[in-house]
Amino acid sequence: MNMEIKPTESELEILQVLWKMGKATVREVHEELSKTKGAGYTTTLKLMQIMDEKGLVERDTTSKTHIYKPVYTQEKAQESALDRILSTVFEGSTSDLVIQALGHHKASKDEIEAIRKYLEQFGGK
Amino acid sequence: MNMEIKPTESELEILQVLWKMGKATVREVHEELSKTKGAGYTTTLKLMQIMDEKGLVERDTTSKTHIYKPVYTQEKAQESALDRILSTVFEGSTSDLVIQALGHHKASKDEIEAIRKYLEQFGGK
DNA sequence: TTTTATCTACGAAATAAATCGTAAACAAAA
DNA sequence: TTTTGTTTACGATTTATTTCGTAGATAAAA
Repeated sequence: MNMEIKPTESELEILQVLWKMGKATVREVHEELSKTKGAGYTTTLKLMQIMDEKGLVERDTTSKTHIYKPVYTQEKAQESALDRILSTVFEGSTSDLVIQALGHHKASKDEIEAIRKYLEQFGGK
Repeated sequence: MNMEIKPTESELEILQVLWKMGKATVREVHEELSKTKGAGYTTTLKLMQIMDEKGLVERDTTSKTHIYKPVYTQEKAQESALDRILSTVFEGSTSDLVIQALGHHKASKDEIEAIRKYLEQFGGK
């Protein structure tokens, strides 16, 4: 069975930073979030502590300043997110989702090519 | 600018019913939800009233039993949902999203064909 | 060593979401 | 007409999420 990953809005913002950096301290994450958001340092701290309890991140507590890293890969989170919207708004139709994605969010020529290439592996001409 | 549609979990469940039925009473929606969920009637009622306030649904109150219908189409909600996960977990890459979708949620032969067909309109060989 | 800065822990407040109970209006049935 | 059932309105409670203040520990600087 496929573990369900369901970070909240704020948790996702933190995960985005962690995925990008690989691992980071609360300070580093908070610094990054500050660029686009106005929450205080202890807010970020608390959220990351909760994320640890929930098992969304792990932390190395050997030194005073803890080092956090994501437990789930971005890919896993992508899969979960796709699963969710597939069942909530796309009635399970992957092709609807794909076509909708291509239609509204114009992919670049390169992206289209990448997808075309990808499709070849499924055979057919 | 693109109106942001962000129904909560429960609101989405209700919208799913309304999209399917076109329009419906609280009773009808609740009946449908009961098949998979254990919330009481007044809970559904309250939620739908809130959705009306938020502008997610409209209702005809001419007769005692109100008739609700969705304000946004399922397509709009799909677009919104895609936008959201695109920016939160896919770093804006439509092709990543598409490939991930095709990879994990195996589309049927027909679906693949539909997508391939769709891609043709973008030219290329 | 004393001060200053930085960190974690933790409780509590503020906000949002979901749930339900009760009352009042109304309509249909008896 | 009286009773019964269904509906809306609305307040209250519960639970989840986000936010922050304060205290205590530790490290770095003076």
